[in-house]
Amino acid sequence: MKENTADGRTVTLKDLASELGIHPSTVSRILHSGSEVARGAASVATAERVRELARKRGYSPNPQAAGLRTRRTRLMGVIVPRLSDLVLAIMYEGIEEAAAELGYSTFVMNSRDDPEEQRRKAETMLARRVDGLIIGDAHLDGSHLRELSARNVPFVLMNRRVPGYPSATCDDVLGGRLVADHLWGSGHRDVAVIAGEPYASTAVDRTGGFVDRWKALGGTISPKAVVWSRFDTVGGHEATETILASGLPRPTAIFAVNDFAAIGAMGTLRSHGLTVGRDVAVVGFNDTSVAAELPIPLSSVRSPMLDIGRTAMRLLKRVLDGETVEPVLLEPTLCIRESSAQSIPG
Amino acid sequence: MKENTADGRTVTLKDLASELGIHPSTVSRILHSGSEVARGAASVATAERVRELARKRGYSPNPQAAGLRTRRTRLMGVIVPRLSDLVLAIMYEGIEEAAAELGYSTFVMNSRDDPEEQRRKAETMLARRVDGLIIGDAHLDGSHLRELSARNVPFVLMNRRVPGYPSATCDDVLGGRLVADHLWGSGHRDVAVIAGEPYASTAVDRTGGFVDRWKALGGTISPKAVVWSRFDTVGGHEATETILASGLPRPTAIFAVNDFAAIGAMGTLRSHGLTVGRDVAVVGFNDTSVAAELPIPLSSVRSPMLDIGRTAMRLLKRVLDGETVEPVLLEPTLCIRESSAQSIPG
DNA sequence: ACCCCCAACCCAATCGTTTGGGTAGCCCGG
DNA sequence: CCGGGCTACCCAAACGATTGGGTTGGGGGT
Repeated sequence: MKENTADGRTVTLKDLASELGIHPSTVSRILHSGSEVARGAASVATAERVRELARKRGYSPNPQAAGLRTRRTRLMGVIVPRLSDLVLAIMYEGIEEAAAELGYSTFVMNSRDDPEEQRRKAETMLARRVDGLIIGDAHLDGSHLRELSARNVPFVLMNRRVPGYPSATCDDVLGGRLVADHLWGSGHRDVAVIAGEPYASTAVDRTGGFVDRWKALGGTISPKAVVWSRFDTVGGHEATETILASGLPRPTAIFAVNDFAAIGAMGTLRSHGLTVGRDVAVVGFNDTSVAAELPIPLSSVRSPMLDIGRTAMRLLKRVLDGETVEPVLLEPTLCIRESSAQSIPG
Repeated sequence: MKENTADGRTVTLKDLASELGIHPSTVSRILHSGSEVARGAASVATAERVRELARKRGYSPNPQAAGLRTRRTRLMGVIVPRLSDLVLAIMYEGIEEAAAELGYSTFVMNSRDDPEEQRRKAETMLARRVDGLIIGDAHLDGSHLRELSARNVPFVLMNRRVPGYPSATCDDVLGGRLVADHLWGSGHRDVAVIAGEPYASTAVDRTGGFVDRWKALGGTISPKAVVWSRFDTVGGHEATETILASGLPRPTAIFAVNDFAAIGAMGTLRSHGLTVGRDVAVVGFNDTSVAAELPIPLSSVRSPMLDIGRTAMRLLKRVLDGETVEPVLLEPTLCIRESSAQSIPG
């Protein structure tokens, strides 16, 4: 409840102070300092009178003024490829939750995964004097990150990691492994991977985890069966067409590193007259809410998206507090559904 | 590029001024005023020297300081039920785009459609001294909006409208009508509606537009065939079960006011052994990107989500400029796909 | 020669908080 | 009785930008 004084302005510390006949600095210490300082600043009785009046007048501190003085804004900037990507939207919900707990507010901006835009958006946020950045669209080459480091901008990565920088991500390598175990255990021997964008660690790690485990299990997989693609349904479409046209024996299972690519794949398979789950198994990644709701429910690696967001925010807070923080990997689990439930008769 | 002075602080107006031997106020007028004022403040030569040095030093104005003085932050608050709702995420992209053009930055917060949270989030944003609010989660009863009006908080509604307040929405009544025309024209006579949440204008208008047109066309529709529900897949599920268990003759078509509810409906129909598009037509709303990609592509009313976001932002700007603005309705179009393409033989 | 005006600046207060330093009075111990 | 140490405050200078008013010095008009 932001209230106004008689003349329509919002209530300030000075208003409270003069009404009580004490100095603004005393009011400030009472209202905005840790209990130790506040204790030393005024008597218990005065403190109570101040708090009471602040409540009554609906005092709300002016963050511009405080920020100007302290050079901190309690604002965090969040940059994501696009919020209309469900995965990032959910991570952002986690960020918002953790930010609220820590007394921060957050800005989000979409970079559409374009390096130019990434820079531009980061600059806009820094111009707004955010205390730190959560970067959800890091590219593996990391040139932008090097610049930010060099300028001492506090940041953490989210969702995608880049070696050498603090990050909160899903253990994507493990996720890929889980899928390899599952498909191998179900008797599949000819598989293909819709691998995603090669600049994203999510794509590289999931694919790498899968392929390495597959080989460790004794399987083989042709390089031509690993198709890099966009993360959306159209990318899944195109990649699946490529796979089917590759000249390799038709795979009995496809692992897509992203649910939307998986959905695209399912569409293409269907239009080729193949039944998902019977002719070809499909496994996605992230277990977004549609996965379970598809006419043929999609197997998917469930990644703890909310938790990744929360963790990213908390990590950033620790970075701001001057700690050196290590990358955090959160554990995924595999949800097996109709799209990959059948075993291949051995 | 925010640069630093030798001692590590960021560059200020005063730094520029003293380096050039002129007064900070002159620098301010040159860099941040309209050309008329700037013209009067300094010679063309000086102005050029100032701009040049600002560029060289990487001067970036401190928004806290400016905001403190001017009592404007060039920040807008955006409140949505949840950003993980694709529809709102896309509208937000529109907002962000328009905001950037107008020189504003935006905060988003999720209210989960909970009145308590709505108030809390609005207060948080006002405490941050946003210049205005874009409210994407308005409830038809509008008690919160009345409070905000009473406190002279500038705001506009987005996606959902409430009579008496400025808003940018899809013409949902028209959207409902389009579906009625389409289904009637395809020969359907027994229809049901998955109507959404009764507190949201989107639900009420789409349902109302459909039902009114249906009756105008000579059709009948039992009140029991209009089922209010949540907006997500689970809501669609449940509503469809209700419809099938209602005792009415099984509908040959179902209109869901939201794509996700429609997807839920498709799942339920399928598990009842019915084929969508042949036994039962289904039409959704919003034409989210999955609609076209489903195994049975979903007919849907395409609403101009990006444009709604952009429009909301521009409307809010006009409100801030003191104009009185009228609600804006943006026109939807119907995309007919396999889920409702077959006509009923007459 | 006088006045006025304009171009090109300068001045200083102000926005609301924070924070490193006072200081006045009181109590208590030696 | 004096000094020291509390307690409970006050003071004033920042932070960086904005803005309504000056103030010069020179040129132009008459």
